[in-house]
Amino acid sequence: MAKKVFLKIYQELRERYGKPKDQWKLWCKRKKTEREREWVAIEAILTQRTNWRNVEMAMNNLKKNKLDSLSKIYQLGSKRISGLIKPAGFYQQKAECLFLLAKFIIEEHGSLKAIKRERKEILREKLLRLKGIGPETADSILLYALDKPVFVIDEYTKRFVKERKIADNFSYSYLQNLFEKNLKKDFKLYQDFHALFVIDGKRKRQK
DNA sequence: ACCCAGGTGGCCC
DNA sequence: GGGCCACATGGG
Repeated sequence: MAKKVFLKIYQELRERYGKPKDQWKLWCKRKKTEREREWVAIEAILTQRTNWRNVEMAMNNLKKNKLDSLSKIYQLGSKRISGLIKPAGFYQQKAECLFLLAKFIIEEHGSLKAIKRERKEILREKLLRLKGIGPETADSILLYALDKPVFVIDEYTKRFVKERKIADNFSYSYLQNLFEKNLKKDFKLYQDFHALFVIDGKRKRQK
């Protein structure tokens, strides 16, 4: 599979949909504030196997109660946030996961800003050790909250790869490696590309 | 009353 | 390495 093919797919989706909009405006924003990076990390957990509408309801509950920061979540613990994030589903395990992430970041590094200096390979391994964070969530945090050039693989990406017969192996690590090998290591490209896969997949589903 | 949504972990073989 | 299941809510 030639490298050109991958860039071509990006350009095709980019032409069809333009710059990622709506929910992706924040995730694909170029220069995020510290607060916005924390929101993205929190949303990355809330969105697991859940409709975005439900994520927004849960996130708004956190914001209204001023519990939309890692330091607050760390301070107050999972029990105080689980009720607020109910709309996102799987709320007990997600509350625990949010607390574990906040605890990890604050105890080991102090802040998201500090963690950004770590190498992505080390960071990924540490994130994967947290209960509730698997490959897709870890990579979403690395790519969208920390601007690390890590390609995120999700259901929509797999479906796209199957439909277009881009590969015959659909395991996470194989596909991630395939995209990273055939694209420039550019977090901005990876952010928009993955967003467009989701936008494209959702549009197809509506029909 | 179904079916689905940016997954993950535990258990089994 | 993969197959199956629990985890939970809101919208079509």
